[in-house]
Amino acid sequence: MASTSEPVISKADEILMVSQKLIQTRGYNGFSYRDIAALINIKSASIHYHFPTKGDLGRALTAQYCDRFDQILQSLASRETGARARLEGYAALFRDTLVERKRLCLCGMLAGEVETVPDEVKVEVARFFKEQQVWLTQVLQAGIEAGEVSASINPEIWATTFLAALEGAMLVSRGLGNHDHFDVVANNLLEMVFAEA
Amino acid sequence: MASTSEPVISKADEILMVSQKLIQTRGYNGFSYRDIAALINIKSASIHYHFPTKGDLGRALTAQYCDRFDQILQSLASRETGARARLEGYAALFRDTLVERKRLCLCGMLAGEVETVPDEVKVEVARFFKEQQVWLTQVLQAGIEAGEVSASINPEIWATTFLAALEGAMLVSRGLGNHDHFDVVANNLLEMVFAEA
DNA sequence: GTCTATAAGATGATAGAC
DNA sequence: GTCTATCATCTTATAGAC
Repeated sequence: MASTSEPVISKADEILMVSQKLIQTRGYNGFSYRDIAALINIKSASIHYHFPTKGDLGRALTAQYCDRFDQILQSLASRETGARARLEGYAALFRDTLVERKRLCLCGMLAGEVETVPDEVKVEVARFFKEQQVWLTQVLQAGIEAGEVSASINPEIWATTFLAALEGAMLVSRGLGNHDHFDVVANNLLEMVFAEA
Repeated sequence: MASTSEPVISKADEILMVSQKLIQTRGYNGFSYRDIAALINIKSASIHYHFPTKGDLGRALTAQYCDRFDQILQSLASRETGARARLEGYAALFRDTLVERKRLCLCGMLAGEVETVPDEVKVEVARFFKEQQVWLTQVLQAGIEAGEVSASINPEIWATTFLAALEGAMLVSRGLGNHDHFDVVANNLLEMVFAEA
């Protein structure tokens, strides 16, 4: 059985892929099953076979996003051993989403719309932010112990600040239509964290 | 003519008021003319008399929001002469919106949805962020000249950072359902700006 | 100014054929 | 699994009576 050529990507995955893009650019209330259908050569009714309700789709998508982000952070932390490289890599993830892919953070967008989103989705959004907080805190703590990060900063407080500033920088950059804004914030934060104490 | 009792607030203003609340909590795509109608004892069709299209309503609302915010900042700057009091007052504006009124910044929300929003609204959103940037830069610059803000900070860069961090802190706090998050970020930023150089 | 009535289209979702 | 057909409902918006 040489090449029975399975599709590289399943229809369900295709749906998830374009839904993610749609939410990151238009928001949870800014797209419909018909928008998805128009992008992947399927009828909107067929999407209900894979994801019966929009809530199901949202939950699956957000959970997948969290899991994948977690994997990326794990791999980033094992690839880079220094706090500077880790935090620069972290900021670059957000920068890539904003500048290269012209999107917001999925959970940043959903956080704004949190009151209109099914409960299952809310839970995943909160999980995302908690995981970012934990990862950043660990990186900063390790950086302090290695003498790389100034010992005067509180890792938890700066993890919180770093995350908030990057999420906000994406938002403001988008509102201004100017992506330089993001780099200014990211670079300034990195400078603060690595300032000699 | 003792008391011909004009209504304290016009119907158009009432519409603007509840629309602002709806956008700040649910987003531009998360509410309808019927939602407004249900909140102010009017029929949805009547709203079109005051604001023919949703775009008209959005534009009027965002413009009013920008203007009012500008007035508040002007009054804050004339009431408080010190950079510390001014920036604390500024952060308190965002805190009040998030914690007391359970809302996001109107333009923060609209920035997320920017691709689904009429062009007239986009323009106002960009204006809002530019005005924040200008005000914060001036406050920081004056603070440096008064020797109150550490001379080592760049006013423009920190204005950008301050704004992004507060907007992001509102977003993340909301996603986490935990408002302490916001205070951590706001206090940390203030500490950085006023650290002895 | 506000109402009722209604249009024209979008939305999430289901039933049943293939 | 995907289709066509259809649904009930919601959406923005207009026309015309009061």
